[in-house]
Amino acid sequence: MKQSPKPNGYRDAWCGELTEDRAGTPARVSGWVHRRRDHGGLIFIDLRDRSGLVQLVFHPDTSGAAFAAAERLRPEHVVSAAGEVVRREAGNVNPNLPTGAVELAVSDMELLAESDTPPFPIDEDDLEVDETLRLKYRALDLRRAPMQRVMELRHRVIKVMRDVLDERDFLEVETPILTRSTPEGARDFLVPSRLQPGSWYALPQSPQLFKQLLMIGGYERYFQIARCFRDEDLRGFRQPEFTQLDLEMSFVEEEDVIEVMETVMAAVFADADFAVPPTPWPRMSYDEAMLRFGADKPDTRFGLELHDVGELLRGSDFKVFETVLRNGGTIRALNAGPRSMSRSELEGLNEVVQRYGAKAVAPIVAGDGGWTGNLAKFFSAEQIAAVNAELEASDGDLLLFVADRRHVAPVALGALRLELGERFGLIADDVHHPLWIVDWPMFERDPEAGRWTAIHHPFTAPSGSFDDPGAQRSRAYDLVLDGVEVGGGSIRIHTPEVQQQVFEVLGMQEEEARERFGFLLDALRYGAPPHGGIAMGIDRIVAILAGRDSIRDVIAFPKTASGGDPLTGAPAPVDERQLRELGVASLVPRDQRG
RNA sequence: GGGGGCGUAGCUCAGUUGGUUAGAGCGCCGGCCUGUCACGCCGGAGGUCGCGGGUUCGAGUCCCGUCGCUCCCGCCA
Repeated sequence: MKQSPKPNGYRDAWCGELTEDRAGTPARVSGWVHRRRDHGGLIFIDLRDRSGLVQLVFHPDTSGAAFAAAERLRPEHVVSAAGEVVRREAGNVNPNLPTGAVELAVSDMELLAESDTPPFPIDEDDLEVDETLRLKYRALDLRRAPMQRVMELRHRVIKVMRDVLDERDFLEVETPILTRSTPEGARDFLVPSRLQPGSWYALPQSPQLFKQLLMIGGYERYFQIARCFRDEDLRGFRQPEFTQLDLEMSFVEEEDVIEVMETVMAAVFADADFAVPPTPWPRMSYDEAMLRFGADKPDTRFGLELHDVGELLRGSDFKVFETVLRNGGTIRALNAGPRSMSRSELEGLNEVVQRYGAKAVAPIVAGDGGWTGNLAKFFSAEQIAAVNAELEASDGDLLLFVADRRHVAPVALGALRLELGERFGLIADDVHHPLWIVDWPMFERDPEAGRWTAIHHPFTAPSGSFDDPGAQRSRAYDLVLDGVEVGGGSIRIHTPEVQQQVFEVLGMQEEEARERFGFLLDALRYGAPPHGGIAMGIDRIVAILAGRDSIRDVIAFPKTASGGDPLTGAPAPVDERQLRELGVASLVPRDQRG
């Protein structure tokens, strides 16, 4: 706490600020009963507020009526207590408590509210309680110290972001929550319009188009702590509504945006005592990330890097590899080091790559004289030597191969690499790696629809010529932290001609583009500055800083994996009357309509 | 949409090849206790084994279905 509370009838001090220098002074504190230790003739109460704990002591002779009242105190009752802050005798000091050198000798106490027995303990920090129960009683869960520490951290992160950007002349501007559906990327959340029956608002997936309009509006530097909404399936690091630090700058290139964001994030990390290398942070092209790590968000905190050994192994007697190569596939390999694995462990590796559509992992043990394992006999001495050299294999190293289609093998082995890195304990938890991924492809082919889709989004500026969409690069950049995508942005298209070209590649007719994005194309015709920006996932950043593996732990009121909220019961059915007002057809199942 | 895991007391969990009255720790309630701080000691209450069906002489345990939670694939411009 930065300062003591303004004295009123409830308190004149925080629990946590009653330390030795307050000894001998009167104090009044308020809070929740954390624990009670009733010795019959002497009662101790640990009282808790957001600042921490302080021990209240009730003596039968000096506490008066408060002593009798204290006998009825139970965990989570709310009380206000006044008395003298007294220094504890030497043997009674609690070194584990910041306020452990003193206690409040209570002379007056008021019971402000009682509490039912809580459904789970509030005073145990490490106990893993069922998450649904925690969410159902979220107010109680938020009382627990670990949650309070996380929410304080989250506040600090956002505050540092605001301070740095304010210092750099960024202007915080709010953009609409009720906006227009632009069904390009994720599925939209839709809101029916009562005043215009049959028409719908959409909740924004991001403020993307609005911040571009702000640049055209001459605001130069914009940011927002923006809530974004995407109606897609949830994961540990994905919620249907989430919070981004969204920013945009005019008359800038990639370097400018990256430099600003490195300054912001370095300040965030420093504030949180989170050890990262000094800026500028390393950059890696998308192609290199896919080649070396089999991921567009590589975790570079450990090795086990991937190698393309397809050409080295071409022409072997191993039919599986040969078939893959002849069909235009590839073989990727990694050196797992001097480890031995049982047959069932190796089977387990298959399961990992099969999740990503690969057939299997081929294991080989490297040796000075050659390879051992079922597959060793299929390869020539030259091939063995070449692969050993490529993988820097020593005697006894376990080499793992995945041969498959070009879009499958790297990703599958990349996933296996993460699994092994974790299993082998190669990831130190005090080393952190921010990394920019740059030189992204502009488009990718949608295998089902057979058309091009934008990898970043269709407002990202392309670099180079437009001859071959498949080879087209974009001016996008992602920030990856410890293998998690924490942010992404790009230099945007700022001329209507280029924007129209991109829409064409995406198969959008001019008419359709006008219908959906006419307001942007119009604005681009009136002098749009070159501009670009980035958005950072605040929930993810806070989760990583707090060492949590779910962003539910850093959001005050999150949704479960099925998109529900056990606290409020949302989503929930609504009255037929409400639906009629909105001009929306009833979705109540017939058997429930009566 | 697909696959895996979990569901037993308020909480965290155990529960053997299907077998008699389903247990432990914590919490809760009552009693005792003047220096504890995870206070201690004594006693007590507390169970729709997620729900429904099936197999069986007998189901917490096996089978089917279903609900909830969770992780992964798809999806997430």
